[in-house]
Amino acid sequence: MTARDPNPPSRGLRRTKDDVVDAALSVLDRVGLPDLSMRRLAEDLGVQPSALYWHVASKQELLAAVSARILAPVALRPGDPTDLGRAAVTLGHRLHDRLLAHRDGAEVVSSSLALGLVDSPVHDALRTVEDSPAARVVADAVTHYVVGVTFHEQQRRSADVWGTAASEVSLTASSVDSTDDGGFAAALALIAAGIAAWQESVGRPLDA
Amino acid sequence: MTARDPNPPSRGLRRTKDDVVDAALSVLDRVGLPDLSMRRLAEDLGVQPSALYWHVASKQELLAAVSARILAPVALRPGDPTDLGRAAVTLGHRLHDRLLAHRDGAEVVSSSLALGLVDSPVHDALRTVEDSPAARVVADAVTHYVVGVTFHEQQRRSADVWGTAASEVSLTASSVDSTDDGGFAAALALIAAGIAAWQESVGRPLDA
DNA sequence: ACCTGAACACCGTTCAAGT
DNA sequence: ACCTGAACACCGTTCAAGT
Repeated sequence: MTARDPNPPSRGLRRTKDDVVDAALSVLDRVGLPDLSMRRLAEDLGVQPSALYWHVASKQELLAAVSARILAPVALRPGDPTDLGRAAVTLGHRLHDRLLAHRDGAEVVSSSLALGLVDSPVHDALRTVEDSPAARVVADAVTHYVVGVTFHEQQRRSADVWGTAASEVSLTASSVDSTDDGGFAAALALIAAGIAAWQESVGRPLDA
Repeated sequence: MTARDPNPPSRGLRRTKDDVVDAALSVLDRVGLPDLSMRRLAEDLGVQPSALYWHVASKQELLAAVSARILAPVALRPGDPTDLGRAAVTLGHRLHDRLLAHRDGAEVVSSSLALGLVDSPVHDALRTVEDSPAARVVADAVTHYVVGVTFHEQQRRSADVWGTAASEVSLTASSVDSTDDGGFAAALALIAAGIAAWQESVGRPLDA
């Protein structure tokens, strides 16, 4: 059901909640978060603004659904590393790519995450490799670092990069920005190094 | 009407930009970010909304000035650790404290930081202990982790306040969630451990 | 089940004009 | 230099009523 018809949902027909989320993501990519209003979205769907509130309880709930859609592909797949450190780094890069795949993606996800309306996919995925307090700490560190730095990154380049083509480029995103990413990869490596050092001294608190 | 703060800007007198920032911080603490509007702030200052735009170019610029005020005490002081790892942890805790010192502090700072309208005080302070690419990476990791986790923390806190408002138990809030901070200190320790491990292998990339 | 029409209670910002 | 008055172009959300 993720493979949706990218074409207009037929002017005169009824919409599903999924259609509304689709449209919201598409409006987001075209006009950005500051211009994504319920009224603009309704116009795009050929519907009155009030109609949206049949499908969704509030704008924030809608943005949470959009966030969930953005984050869905961030998971561990067969063949991925199975140790905590390298799994965390893999997920960090995957999260980064996904946030960059949509205009203002990091900002949308940041607030949904803070409001607790969506869960960190890094958290969920790392739990399957190791269900421990340490894994939760690592998941938090990776999630908040990646979301924070991507938010900052995305504001800086909001004007020029997002001129026209938007929603089709999820695959090229990682190669595009890998030129600028020395600091990003380094920070994930830093966290991975922390995990290794920590695991060598299990039980002893590293904070003095 | 409104009980005025320590320094009453005197009903009939002119205001300075500093007065406006003071008032904004005070309104923020009283009503929270969602209800901090230019109109609400103007009312508090006994002035028309349009008057604010003589002191400030936009609401975002004002929030950046508020952020700078919140972050001002986050710095290294005499007697603080002078090695990168322990200085970073010290600054992380100090940043955490400052964000928690004002209602919705993390959210205000998060967006000012992302918009590039204010600089991370961790970045500035760590530069004085070691001006290197590694120090910049560490500053970013600490800043984004602390801001992200505190944002999340602060939302949960206000949700809890709403939840327990009916039972009128107000004093327990701060003691309840200060017990929950093991993960926070642990994550800073993780980053510190990463720094130590990294420094033992300078030049060798830790990311594989 | 899904949507319209109309309203309510707001926003940030601009700008000529006042003092 | 600092502020008023009035407007402009918007918001999110609710709700009775229609189909």
